[in-house]
Amino acid sequence: METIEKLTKTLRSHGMKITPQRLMIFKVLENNTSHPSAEDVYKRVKKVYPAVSFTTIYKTLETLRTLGEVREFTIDDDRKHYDPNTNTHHHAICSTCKKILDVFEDFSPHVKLPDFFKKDYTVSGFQISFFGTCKECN
Amino acid sequence: METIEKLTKTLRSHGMKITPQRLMIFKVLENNTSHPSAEDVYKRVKKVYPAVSFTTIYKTLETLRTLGEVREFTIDDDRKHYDPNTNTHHHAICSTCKKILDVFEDFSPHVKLPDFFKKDYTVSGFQISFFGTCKECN
DNA sequence: ATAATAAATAAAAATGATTGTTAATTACGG
DNA sequence: CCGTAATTAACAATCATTTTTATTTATTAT
Repeated sequence: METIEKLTKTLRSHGMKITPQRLMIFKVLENNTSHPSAEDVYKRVKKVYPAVSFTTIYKTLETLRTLGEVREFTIDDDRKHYDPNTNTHHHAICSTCKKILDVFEDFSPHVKLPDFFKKDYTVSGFQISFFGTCKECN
Repeated sequence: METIEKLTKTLRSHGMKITPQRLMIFKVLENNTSHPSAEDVYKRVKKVYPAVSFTTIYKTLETLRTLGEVREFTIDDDRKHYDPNTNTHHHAICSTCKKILDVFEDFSPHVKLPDFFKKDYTVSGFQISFFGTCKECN
């Protein structure tokens, strides 16, 4: 995810409008490492724009995803999570409180599919989920 | 997941009844490497027991999960998938057809969190999702 | 600036997966 | 067999998300 100036240019270059809602949703996500759900984002935006609708949150998150500004993912949960960090990284999920921590270690030199897989599958990337318990829940 | 005889004993030891529906759902899952959703299981069971209800499928899958007979997971999808193989293994997901392949390589010697994580998190296991394209979709 | 207009928004309804409720049915110990 | 508690099927409810529609707003050209 880039700066808000960069986002503004990206939106414009796609013929999209610069709206206060979009900017605020972007700001909520910017440098956010809490992996919020759509509802989490909604609550944060609502504090500043009480009239904002859930529809706008969903639509904007989808827009940002399409523009490559956020990554959407699910981890054994019934809702989607959004991560402004679109660089390759991994997650550690606390089985108790469901908090998601970022893991920036580069495992790519050690994580490769066996050769016989090459005829069946082309790998574009991989994602590791570490399950366990966080400090607070221990 | 064990044999049907083993399941029978497990159910009995938990004071649970041996019903045709439970046995059929188990059979559908047994040695099944297609990672079916609840709906997939429902369709398969319905062929033999046309009167079976979705409720029973969901309840039974939950029961089997509680008994440790199946593993439930989600991968960037809006439905849960069920895997009778509860041993540690990983998945390769085709971005096009969403088919999930099993990856039995043991990455545990090479996938460890950095030491500074030890004070923040206790790892109980990890799961790798390989994203890419399968043979048929290539 | 201002009006035209295409895009975005809010509100409301719809959808799809899953869960809860209830009354009827069934497995199984006595 | 019978009684009873567990399980089932049918149905309603819920929750996250998507779609629809009418209104509002950001932008572009006047």
